Amino acid sequence: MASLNEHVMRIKSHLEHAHLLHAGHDHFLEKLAGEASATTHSKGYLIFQQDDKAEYFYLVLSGWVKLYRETLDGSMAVIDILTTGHLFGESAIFEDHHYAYAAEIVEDSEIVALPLSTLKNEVESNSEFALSLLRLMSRYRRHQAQEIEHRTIQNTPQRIGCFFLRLIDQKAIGPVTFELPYDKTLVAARLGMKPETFSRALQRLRDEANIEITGSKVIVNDVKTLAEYSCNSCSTEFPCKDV
Amino acid sequence: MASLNEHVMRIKSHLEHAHLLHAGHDHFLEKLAGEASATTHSKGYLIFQQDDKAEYFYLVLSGWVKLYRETLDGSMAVIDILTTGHLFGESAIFEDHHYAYAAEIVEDSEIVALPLSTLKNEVESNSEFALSLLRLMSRYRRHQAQEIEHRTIQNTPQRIGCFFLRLIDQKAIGPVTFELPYDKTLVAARLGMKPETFSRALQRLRDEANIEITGSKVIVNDVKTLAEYSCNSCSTEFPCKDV
DNA sequence: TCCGCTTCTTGATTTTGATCAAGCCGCTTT
DNA sequence: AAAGCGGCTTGATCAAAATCAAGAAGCGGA
Repeated sequence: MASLNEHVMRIKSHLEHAHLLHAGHDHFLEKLAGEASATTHSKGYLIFQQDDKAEYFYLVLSGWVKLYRETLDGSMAVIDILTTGHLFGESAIFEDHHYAYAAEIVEDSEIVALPLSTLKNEVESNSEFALSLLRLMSRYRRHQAQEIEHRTIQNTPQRIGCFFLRLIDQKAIGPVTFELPYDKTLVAARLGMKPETFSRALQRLRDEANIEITGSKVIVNDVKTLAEYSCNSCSTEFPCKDV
Repeated sequence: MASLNEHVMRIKSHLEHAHLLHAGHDHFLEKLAGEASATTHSKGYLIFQQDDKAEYFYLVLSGWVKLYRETLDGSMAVIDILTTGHLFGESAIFEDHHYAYAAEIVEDSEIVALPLSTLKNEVESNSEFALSLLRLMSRYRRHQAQEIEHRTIQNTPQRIGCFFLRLIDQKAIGPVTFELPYDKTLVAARLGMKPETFSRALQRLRDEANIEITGSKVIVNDVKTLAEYSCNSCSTEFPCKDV
């Protein structure tokens, strides 16, 4: 049984990835770990559909997962794109146990499925944990409010610039180099624009905000220039606190 | 002292307007009512600014309140427009006691100010109440996700149609008449468009979805026609559950 | 009742992003 | 090496919404 125990311990250590779970009682974490199953999925795998009956919530250990909603006539709105340490599907406990969006793997990922029932128990019995979840939800809400603001006020190059700023150290001086975390097409969707528009907006950003792009490598020559370009049309003063 | 008591009782009955507060202990409601002050404000009054230090949260008894964020260069994003029974400013208890948006009266209103500290106490000591707040936040989140979807996927007439459908009985058969709750300019802002665009989109809606508009009076001649027009580009099947 | 203000509409024009279509680059597969 | 494919770019065109400008309509106050 040593190996089983070992397995549980490994999962438990993985659960440490999630901020939220820190507030849980130890026996809760152990129970979760015991019921958890980690799986690797490859690009394109659909974890669940919108409106599916929900039994599990999920923790991303590695890779990237897309949350989205789809309409009758086939168009898609990307809600968010998550990676290591992020939870999703957890709010189904307040949504009559149905998912409010679909979740799809967009880069090969390792995902842990955890039973919602255990989570629900803990939320209802551990008030520290409930408070922790409240803080998390509050942060989600602020993010979404900001997202709405960006989509109404910022134009496409500004939105991309803002996206970049959130990927890097905002206090850096001098050039900063980084890699796009996933496909350009997907970044475009995440920012609510078409791939063609994204491509062209990237060119404008290169010309107007002193940035270089080669493939998926991006060089921000001056963070401040980029911030001025993007953040003037944003109500959150630079540097953004919530990255 | 009878009159003071009466005053407290009146306020307390007002607090019944808010769904959230139902879950509070009786002594909490009484404490709140004792500390509450109802005020009437006229159009244009600014209740608080974004980033102000937060000491109170608010309940709308009547009228309309606009929540919004503003950028350095002067543009504005409307977050939401609230009326009777709605709370705002309450999430400041999770935001380091600062407001994440500004609140302004847009139609003469009666507003109750309630101390955040009392709310915070109750959240931390009454787990039923915390759960209730969690459910509320969860609903907010779903609304916002839907808002993002609408702004990415729906065009302007569809967005207006969707807005109308949420003001009326969606199961009604035959013509439905109602009044716009506030200025057209404001409806436009709420839906993320300019007044001119709103005006023109309204014309298109008249032509294409069998609607009549005179001043602020709207007649939806056939709910089903309007729903088909608007909801095909929406992932939430008609009728929308969350109005 | 008339004035003055705000709200709303209408028209002309410009800007932005979407759409349609083609081609390219880098990579895998055979 | 050739073929095939997905991801990305580029060009041309189109559609949607913003902008600029001018009036019209409604309303409150003197």
